[in-house]
Amino acid sequence: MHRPRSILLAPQHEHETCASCSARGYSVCSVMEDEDLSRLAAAAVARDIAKGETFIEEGDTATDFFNVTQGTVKLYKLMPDGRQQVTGFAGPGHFLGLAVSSTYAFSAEAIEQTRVCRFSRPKLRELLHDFPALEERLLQTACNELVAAQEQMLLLGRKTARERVASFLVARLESAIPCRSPTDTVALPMTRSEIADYLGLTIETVSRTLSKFKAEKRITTPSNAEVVVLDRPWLSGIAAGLH
Amino acid sequence: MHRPRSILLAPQHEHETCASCSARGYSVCSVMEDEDLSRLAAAAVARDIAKGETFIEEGDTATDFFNVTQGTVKLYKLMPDGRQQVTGFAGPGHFLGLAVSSTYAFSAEAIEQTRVCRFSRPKLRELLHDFPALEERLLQTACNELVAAQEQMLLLGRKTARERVASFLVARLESAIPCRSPTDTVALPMTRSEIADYLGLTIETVSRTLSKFKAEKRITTPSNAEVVVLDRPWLSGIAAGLH
DNA sequence: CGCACACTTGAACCCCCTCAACCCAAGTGG
DNA sequence: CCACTTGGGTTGAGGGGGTTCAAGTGTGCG
Repeated sequence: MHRPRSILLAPQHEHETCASCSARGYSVCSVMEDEDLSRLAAAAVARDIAKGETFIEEGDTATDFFNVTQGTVKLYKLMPDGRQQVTGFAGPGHFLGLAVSSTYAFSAEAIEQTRVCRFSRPKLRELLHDFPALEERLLQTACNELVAAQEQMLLLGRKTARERVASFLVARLESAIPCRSPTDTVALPMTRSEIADYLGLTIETVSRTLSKFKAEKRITTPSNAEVVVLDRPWLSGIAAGLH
Repeated sequence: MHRPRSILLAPQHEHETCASCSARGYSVCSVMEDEDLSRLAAAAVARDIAKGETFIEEGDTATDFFNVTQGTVKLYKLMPDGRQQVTGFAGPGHFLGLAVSSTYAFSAEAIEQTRVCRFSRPKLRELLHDFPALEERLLQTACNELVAAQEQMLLLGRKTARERVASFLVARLESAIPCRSPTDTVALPMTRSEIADYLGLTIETVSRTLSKFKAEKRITTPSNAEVVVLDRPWLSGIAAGLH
């Protein structure tokens, strides 16, 4: 009954039950009773997405909703001349497509090998109707994202480069799924360019700021994709604007 | 049965029925059937708020939800050193307090004489349970705000001062409640300082940019609180980033 | 009339961006 | 095995858009 865990490269047609989904627990699905999970599973279609692939394009008609179960996705908006604003990174459990409008308001690209659950709009509407708890949970999710968006507006509108990078690191520490013990290691699956586009800065400024923190012995960088926070309270202070 | 329309200075205890509410129609209340409005009215408490009064304080325990029926409210976040980011302006029909958390994530201040409907959290929860349509509408609202927030992130993270001010004017044109015919006049109930805090700029930059637009004959300013857009397509172009 | 407050305008400065060179690790292919 | 390429990251020098500081201009209201 149990299939191997190495499903990163599993073919798309392979069916994975919702009950054994690794993202269940910290996703909207958590409100569903076990006996109703089959309904959920029937409505969902698993899909693997290769690193670099854009599976939601801003402006396209919104036909589906997605739930990330593995990997990381960047959500972004583009300007005609190529300027890019990353509005968020979505990891396992994150629900995508929370727009009522008929077209997507943002694009989504997998920044590493990713697996998502796809729901068609009519199917999801049906589910929401049958399971009010699911709708309630979705409202909660939307509210939480709204709060995060407001925090990001403060960052983009009023914080210095130092404060932005510090905020980013601290937020990543806090949002890390507590696998086991609380850690001080931040995983950075995204490139410097994507971090910059998220923080409203340039690659160079992000790099320089991280170097500065490193020189000040507040962090270390074992690899480009990892940062170890040595002085978390100090970083939090910087993030909040207390020089 | 009909009371005079000049309720701006009406005492707080005066009861106004939901059926005659001027904000009904473009608020969440619009999904309620007429016969259920009494339930809504029973749960709501009208309250007048003076210009300059802060009636939601970030960090306070979130006891109530609000629905603006008249006037304008600015929503904002503060940093310890006084830096301020306005996350939005809420006019009639706008629902406030869409956070599930136990504390408010932002502050709210009336920037002109304002009237709101107040709902206690338990009362609203009760209503949401009894009227699924209300919950659905609230989810829609939250999604719309999320889309707006993403647009604002693009503005704050990637747009120039010119583009920000242009975006602001265009957005205000589009969001204007279509009283009668489409107009090219933008009402600005907020100060330059509040506009600046909304756009992530300073008072001076906002003022200079508006002066520039005026010198270029794209707008006129009959008063400090009014802007007439002379060349809307051009402004839209600037807002989108097409120099 | 005159104070207060919001707004405008000018000049100097600075933080971050731009441009450019360089580093480094991971392929790739002869 | 090594030369070459490619993509991401770092570091330096210079410039510019927006801020800061400061003074001046309305304008509503007692």
